[in-house]
Amino acid sequence: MLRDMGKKYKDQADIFDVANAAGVSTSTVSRTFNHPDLVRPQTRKRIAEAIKTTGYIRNRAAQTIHGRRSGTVGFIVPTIEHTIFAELVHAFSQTLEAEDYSIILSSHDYDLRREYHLLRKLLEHRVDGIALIGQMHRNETNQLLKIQKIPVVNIWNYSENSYFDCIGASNFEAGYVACKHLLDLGHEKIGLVFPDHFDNDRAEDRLNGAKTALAEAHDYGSEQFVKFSSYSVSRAKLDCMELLSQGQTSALLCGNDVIGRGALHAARELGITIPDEQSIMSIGDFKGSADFVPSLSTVRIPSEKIGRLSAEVLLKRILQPECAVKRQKISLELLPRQSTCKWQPA
Amino acid sequence: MLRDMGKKYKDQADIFDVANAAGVSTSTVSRTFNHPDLVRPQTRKRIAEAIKTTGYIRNRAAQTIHGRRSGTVGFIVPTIEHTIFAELVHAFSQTLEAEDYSIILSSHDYDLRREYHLLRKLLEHRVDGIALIGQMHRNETNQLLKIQKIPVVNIWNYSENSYFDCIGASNFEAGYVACKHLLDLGHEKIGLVFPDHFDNDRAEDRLNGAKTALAEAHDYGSEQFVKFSSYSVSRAKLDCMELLSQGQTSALLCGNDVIGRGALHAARELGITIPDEQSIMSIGDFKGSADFVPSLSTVRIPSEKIGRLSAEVLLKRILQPECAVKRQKISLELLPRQSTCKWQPA
DNA sequence: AATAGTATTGCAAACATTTTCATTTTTGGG
DNA sequence: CCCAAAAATGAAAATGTTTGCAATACTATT
Repeated sequence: MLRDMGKKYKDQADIFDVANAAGVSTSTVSRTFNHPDLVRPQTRKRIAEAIKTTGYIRNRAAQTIHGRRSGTVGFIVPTIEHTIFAELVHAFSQTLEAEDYSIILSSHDYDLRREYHLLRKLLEHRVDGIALIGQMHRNETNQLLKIQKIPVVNIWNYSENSYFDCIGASNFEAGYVACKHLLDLGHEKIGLVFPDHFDNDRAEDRLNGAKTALAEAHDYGSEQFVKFSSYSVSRAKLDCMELLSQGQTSALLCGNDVIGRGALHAARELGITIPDEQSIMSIGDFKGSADFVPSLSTVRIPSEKIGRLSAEVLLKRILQPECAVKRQKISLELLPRQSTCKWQPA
Repeated sequence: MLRDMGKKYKDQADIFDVANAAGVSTSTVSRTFNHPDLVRPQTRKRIAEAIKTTGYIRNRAAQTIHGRRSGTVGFIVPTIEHTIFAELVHAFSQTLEAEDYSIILSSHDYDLRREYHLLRKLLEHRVDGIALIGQMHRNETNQLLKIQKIPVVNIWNYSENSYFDCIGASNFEAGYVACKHLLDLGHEKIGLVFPDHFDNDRAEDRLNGAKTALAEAHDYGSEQFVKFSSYSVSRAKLDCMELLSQGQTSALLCGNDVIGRGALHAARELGITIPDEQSIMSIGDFKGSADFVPSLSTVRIPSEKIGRLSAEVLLKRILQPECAVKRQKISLELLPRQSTCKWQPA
């Protein structure tokens, strides 16, 4: 069937143009894309040429509207500015791009109200799946996700009774292990430097883990040494300098590697020798932390692995929405490096 | 008009459901979204309620198909894993998200063939605009962009005769200025450590700038001190250690701050005092470089500004495709910090 | 109260695809 | 060379919106 020619100048070739050029119907063109085995190889070739000459590019929107998958996945992270999620996002994207998905990435800057709005926008685009960081979300966010029955994966923070699929480590454990490491080395006065964000269950869990380890070791609370800092090396450095120069601690436990790096800089700035005068322990193991001199002791949270696995799980759920909830607890690795050592009181 | 009820169970409310619930036609519902002033406030309120009770979420795909904008913008970067583009992407996204756009982010890992394929996928999604890093792209990529007549902004590398809008700094100049700084300090034997990627005009320009400065200063070429490294602190550290331990140089010029940091680590590892024994100069000024001790001397390329401006320019072009090509050369800032100093031969 | 004008709403076509079902073409065995 | 079965193709309906145009409902004059 020839297409109605009474229309205005068209800039974008559509499936009709291809069909005309190849001398077939639109059905056949569509089929070459979606069920190539149902089309004679000869015809397929003619169509392929027609596609070339017309410069046709499929319209995902039209497919989506018909009920097909959109081929997009939404990923909402707290931030892309700092190193924290870079490796994770990278691994996640690579895995999904290999399957021809596109990622709509948005960040809410640790504001869970914005997270809700970003989610709504993603749903408007009819993404095939959603990836979120952490287990802590607003009620309306969770409501919306449940009602929509859209594939969701909760990344980063493991929880054994999560409603959605969930791939992550135990941040409580991470905090515990990191702190235990310092305690095992004989440190007693440990300064805790943690991010000050409220909408952040990861940091909270880590801090609780650390406090638990402390409580197990000593009777007295160690609240007096907790300092809140932020996701910026500069701020962290300043905050650590303040804490270090008070001289009350023999070790610093940092909520993440950004803060850990700030602490290393701070010590250097103050002329404090690491680890002899002060140990510095961190959580995360971002790329590059091992290269500092002294290298940063930390608890490794394998973000690439988490990113890859999350993508795979999300993919599976997209293809098979009804299967049982998948949860995977990714194990941590204590990495004692040069920035920590036994505490020997002078 | 009531909708045909003979249909299967629907999971997603559509505009018909809203229209039914509010007792109006779909046109009116659509209009409350797109031209609210054409709808009686009273009706608008009824519709708003209907939207709530039905849990309706607009379908962007259907809008897109009709000819409306998709509300998405494609951003193709070489990498998101390393710090290089994090600040840029962040600023770009924030600016566009504020205007209710969603960003489809993809990375090609310095493989321009992949860039082409990613671009095609973005076009399938009918993004309203495209942002690309650098001026160097495959022919087919440029062809496709021109034919599609889609708004494009070229980010990062300024070029005075770019075909598309273009916001960036001169990387040649950056290399020149950085190298000149070392020369002005009296350094003669300068080791150049640059990324080894081929598909990367930014790095190439920087290296050429540096070489030009060298050529102006001395007759002899300084090729013998060029070392190629990569976008990873670890690799860069090792490469710099190799170069430094040869002891032929009095200063290192690093192609970017990632390498610069690697160099600082390398020197520390080898017990080489910075800047007394060796100066280290870099290009980029990523967040955190100023916090190192000694702080990293570098040439600032204001990535946040570039990201914001690019987004704004792209936005303008989306709204007004026919306006003249916009180009803006972002100026650099030489930031001499602690890692460089005058060279005094022993 | 009638009228003109304006504000509001509805109808139906259009957008670019996919898919079901029907029809046509091809194939292979007698 | 014919016929049944299988393979390939096409026609048309369906997807969820937006919008031009037509119809209807108000409002403010006289």
